Amino acid sequence: MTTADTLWPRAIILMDMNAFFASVEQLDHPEWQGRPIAITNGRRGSTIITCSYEARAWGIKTGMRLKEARRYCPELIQAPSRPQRYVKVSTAIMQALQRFTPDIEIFSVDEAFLDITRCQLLLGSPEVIARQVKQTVLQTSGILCSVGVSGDKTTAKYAAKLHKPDGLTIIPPWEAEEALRNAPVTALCGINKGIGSYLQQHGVTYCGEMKNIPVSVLARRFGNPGRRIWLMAQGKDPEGVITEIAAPKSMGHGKVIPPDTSERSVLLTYYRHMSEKVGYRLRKHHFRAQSFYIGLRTGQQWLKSRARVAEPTDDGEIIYIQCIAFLNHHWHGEGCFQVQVTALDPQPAQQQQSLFAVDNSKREGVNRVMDAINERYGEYTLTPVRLLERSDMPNVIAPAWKPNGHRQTI
DNA sequence: TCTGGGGTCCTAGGACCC
DNA sequence: TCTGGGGTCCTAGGACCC
Repeated sequence: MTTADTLWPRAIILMDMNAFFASVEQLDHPEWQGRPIAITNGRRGSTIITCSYEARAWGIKTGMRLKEARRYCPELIQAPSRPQRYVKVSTAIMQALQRFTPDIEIFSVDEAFLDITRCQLLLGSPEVIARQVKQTVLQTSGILCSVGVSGDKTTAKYAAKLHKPDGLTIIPPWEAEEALRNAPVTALCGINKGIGSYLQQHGVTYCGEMKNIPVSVLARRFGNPGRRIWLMAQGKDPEGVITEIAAPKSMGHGKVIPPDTSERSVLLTYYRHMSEKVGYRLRKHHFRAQSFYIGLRTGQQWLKSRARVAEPTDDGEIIYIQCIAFLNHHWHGEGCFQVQVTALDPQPAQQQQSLFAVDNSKREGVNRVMDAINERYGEYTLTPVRLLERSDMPNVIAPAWKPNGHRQTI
């Protein structure tokens, strides 16, 4: 059998953009092409979010400190992230891919699964389609991608990683089990250190060894995901491409703050900032929440609580008041390292919320105007006084972002 | 190791209701 | 053969993804 003249029972493509953020920066700054660049969270970010292939050649990796990276590669270029720009490029790519099939799962800002099972007669073999996908991405964005093709999601994703950048790796479904046989189980998407070490204790290091243990063992320990993992290792991942965009379960923002911060006013400023960001995102997507998670990391552990407000809100001010109460009750002056504010179980906003709608309407109006002005002129054009002195705070970056979905985080 | 910031799913255990 | 209260909500914690 050849890949060219055989209809696959199921055909799935995984498209993965190469060093996506760094590639966009190199595209927009031609003088950076072929050079080692590192993306950081704003000009002052000290941790590398991602970096170009040229930088990786020097041993630079995601998560490394900029300072350390410069020791490996003194001419490393720092590029502050521009999330809106990445979103724009990503959206264009994802839209272009819809031309192949509506059965597309946007897995992250730079990855998508395409179920092309039903396209084979119309568009050609999986290989032909995969080449067109690569071509389309390049024409749409000017950026290269790697593509993996197989009969299931996990093998397709594994395949895409084999040849980077600009790779095209095809593993026909009937060859998947053999292709995975000598791959460590932790090379599969969904198996990390936790499950990996459990498997190792049971004598399973490579995918080919998975059959040595009964699926019931994994089912008992990990439930349904356990059953899936057992099949995944044999090139038989049953999960389909998920096309529906699920409603969000939470919307949150957090920030690592200067180490050992113990000044109340500084903590309040960060909480105000996070509260405003959460409120803004709720409003933007027409959600409200009644429960909020508020967290504060002190050394190793988190102080945390759940705050429930009288009725669903999308107002940063109300969220912030919960943060103040949280600090009063749970914080006793310890040095802090990180703050977190998350709206839980956001619900679609109704027209009239309650008897207090009249009171709320004034704040709603203020928020509406503030949002409009900030969208037009920039994030901190209008802002609570407490945030004025921090108007250099970078916008957060969020690779989990999904175009057209609720997981838009900026 | 932590570092940056955004999420999801699953399980276990307790409270509470019928 | 023996066992058996079931269902729902909430929270905490673990594991995973980009």
